[in-house]
Amino acid sequence: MSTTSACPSGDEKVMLFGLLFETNARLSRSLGAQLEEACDLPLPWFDVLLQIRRTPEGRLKMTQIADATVHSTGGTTRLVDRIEAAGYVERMNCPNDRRAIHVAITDAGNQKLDEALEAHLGHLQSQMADRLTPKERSTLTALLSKLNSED
Amino acid sequence: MSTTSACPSGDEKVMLFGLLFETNARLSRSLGAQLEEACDLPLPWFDVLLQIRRTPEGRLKMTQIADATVHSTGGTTRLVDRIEAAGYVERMNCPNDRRAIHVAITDAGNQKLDEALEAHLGHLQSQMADRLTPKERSTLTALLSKLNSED
DNA sequence: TCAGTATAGTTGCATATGCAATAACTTGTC
DNA sequence: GACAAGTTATTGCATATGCAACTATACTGA
Repeated sequence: MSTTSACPSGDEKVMLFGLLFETNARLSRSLGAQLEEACDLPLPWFDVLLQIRRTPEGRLKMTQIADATVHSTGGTTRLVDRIEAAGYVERMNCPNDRRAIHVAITDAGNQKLDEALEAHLGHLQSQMADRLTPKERSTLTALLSKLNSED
Repeated sequence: MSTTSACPSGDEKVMLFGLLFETNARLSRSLGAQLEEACDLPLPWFDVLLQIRRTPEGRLKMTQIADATVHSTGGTTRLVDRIEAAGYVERMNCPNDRRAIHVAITDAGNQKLDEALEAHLGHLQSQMADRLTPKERSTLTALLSKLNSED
């Protein structure tokens, strides 16, 4: 008993959360670096553009971006500042609510996102598809969805 | 066709990576905030202490910590600086290699880690165990392990 | 209509972190 | 044994981010 071990550092649930944390960190680093290398687009920017494109209207309010990308609202303000300065999105006033801002993707943003998606898909092939079968991927999706539900 | 959609923003693999990213972010935020609230221990500190305790010798070199916690070596230097300043670990010279540093957990560190593990386990119960069955958790562990393998 | 409360977004400030350069040391090769 | 190349940790610098305070606007009930 060289070290205190009253609490189970090897508990199955503790291990699982650690594995999730580590897997995400490694994958994000690797994919983020490749994306930046290939398209000069930081992963958080990619995330924002993707979230916006996925809406039917092609725009999202600041709060929705913050929630979708899991950032604070303050962080989102600065993040959108940078993406807007690069010309990939633009802020627009919301007619119904003068407090709110609509963030819309620009033509340049759409073009950059297409480029990034193409590169991203290539990277995902080697780092994900080569390691998990389609069936395994769909199982993983289902399990993560359960974990991801709101409080 | 309001927006360009040449590239599949809804591709199954893109969605899966996004889900992994988001799930990790939400869980880390939530568990990290609870841990900090309950024990005044930041999640990255917890991670470092846990990695050290899991070794048979109760110590780890800087490089090993950087790798295990998926930080840069520079980031690890500062992270360990802070944890050491709090008294939870200590740097020790490595007899075989004078470049290397052994980081060992202190008594205070062990005590804090026990406290944190207890709280962490409680939080994991509500945020993980209540959402996934033991069987689902073991499946998830297996799938994440596959994704987490080295390049 | 007005007061009180809730919500949306921004800003100041503190801090954590990565990258690249550097210093100290080790290892392998001749 | 000495030099080249590799490894280990630290530091300067730039940047991203969260928190809390703040402003502006919307809603709710009397």
